[in-house]
Amino acid sequence: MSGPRFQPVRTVRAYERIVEQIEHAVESGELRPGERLPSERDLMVQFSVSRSTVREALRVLQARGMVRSRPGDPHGAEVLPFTPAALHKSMTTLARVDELSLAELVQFRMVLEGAAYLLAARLHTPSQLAEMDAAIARMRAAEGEEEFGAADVDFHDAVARASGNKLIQICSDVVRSIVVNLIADKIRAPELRARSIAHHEEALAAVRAGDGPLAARLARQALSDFYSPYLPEGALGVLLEEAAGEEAAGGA
Amino acid sequence: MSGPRFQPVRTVRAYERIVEQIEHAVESGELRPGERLPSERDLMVQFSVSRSTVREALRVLQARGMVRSRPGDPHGAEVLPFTPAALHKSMTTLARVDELSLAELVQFRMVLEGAAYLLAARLHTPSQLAEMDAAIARMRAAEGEEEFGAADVDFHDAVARASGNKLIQICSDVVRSIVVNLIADKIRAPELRARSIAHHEEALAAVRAGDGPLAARLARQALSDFYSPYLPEGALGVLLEEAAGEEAAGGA
DNA sequence: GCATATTTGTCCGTATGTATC
DNA sequence: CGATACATACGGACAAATATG
Repeated sequence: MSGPRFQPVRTVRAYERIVEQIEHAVESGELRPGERLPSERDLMVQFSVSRSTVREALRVLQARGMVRSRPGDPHGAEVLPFTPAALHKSMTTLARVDELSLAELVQFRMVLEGAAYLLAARLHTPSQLAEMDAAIARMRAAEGEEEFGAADVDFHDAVARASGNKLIQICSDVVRSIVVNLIADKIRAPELRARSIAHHEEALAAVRAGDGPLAARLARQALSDFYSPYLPEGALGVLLEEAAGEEAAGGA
Repeated sequence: MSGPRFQPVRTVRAYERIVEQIEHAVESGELRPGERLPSERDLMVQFSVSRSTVREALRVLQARGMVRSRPGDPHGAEVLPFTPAALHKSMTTLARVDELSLAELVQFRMVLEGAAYLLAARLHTPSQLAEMDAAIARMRAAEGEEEFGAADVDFHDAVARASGNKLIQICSDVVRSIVVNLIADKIRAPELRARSIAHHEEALAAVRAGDGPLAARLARQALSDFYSPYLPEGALGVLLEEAAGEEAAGGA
């Protein structure tokens, strides 16, 4: 029947093998963030390739956010700590190619923030609660739109961190910034601030009381209220109703 | 007080400007997937840079999965349709650097699949239900581990597509493959198949009945049952309990 | 503060294997 | 099959930028 399944022989480029080796060194912890790579000339000797090939490999690694090289730096390229920049980049292009509608992004935010609140209500530490308090205070005291937005971001980041799940935290941050960038001009109306602050206080109270489901419901509702003017009719309704449905099912 | 806030002047590399221009052309739809870029020699004329610079730019674009170039291709580099490959790559490195624990990944799967089921129960089409039926049938008829796994993936992908949210679909796929790769050896025990099939049938019945909350609960429970042997005690409990808490709160 | 050496960024020319017509 | 054009890879070169003594 099926004989020995051979692997297709892909002709692997020289620069790719360099990328693989350096990438592996970083992922295995052999190269730690902050450490330096050898200079390009050293690398071309170690890999026995030309400098062009070394440079193409470095450009790929740089595009992935793993290293950074500056002209004239005698220490060689620097190994960077992981940042979700690459994740952010690929999600942004995914959204830009118009593969993603604003409704889908907001819906995803509702899912992520709901989960974050659910977890944060149970796992939060006192210092994280203090951070949320401080963020709300800064929202209240904010003068410019920028200041208000920054405090808002800090609040949500504190909640995401309190969830104890770095993936939720990173994805929430990425999706939020994408959504905000997409409709940055239209929103941030000062007349919405009071309502926004009130919402954050309610949600925080629910977190403090350990009522994750309530906090999640408030978050979904707030997102729906805020973004529905910019979305087609009923784009978010399903998630709201179904979340409510979860409760009804439990009551039965 | 605060004078005019100037932008820090970053010396932008030549290859970066090329990347920006081509990237913009793709994102704006000026260059569509399947179309070809000019040859490297044409590009070095159009941008008035050297060949090396053009190549470094192409390597970056290739790393982002936007183009593909083959030696000898007279048509030039091909513009690729968007694939979540870049997303997959960055999430994988995020997990590999051990920034992410297996518990966090599984937890994230619980969140995503729960949301997918919630939406799919309301938005599914008849053809998508048929796909899920077919996938379960193939799971039942599967002989090898590989076949079973492929059918399993197809089922979950059908659910994710039925959610109508491409971001949920893509992220679910990415996180699932990462988790599976992390513990590929240990699992897939044949004795678990019957139970797995039974679970899928239950979840599909819930979807067909339009009971999203039930389907979501089943999915979370199945993930917890399946992965808890490989996780520290109580790593997933919070999410299960809190999801149950959503119901209790609704009953009150 | 300054001069120097090193490194990166960029350019040019060339050779080689390959895909298409 | 042959001719052509292409990508891959090599090596040498110069200017700008940077760190070091």
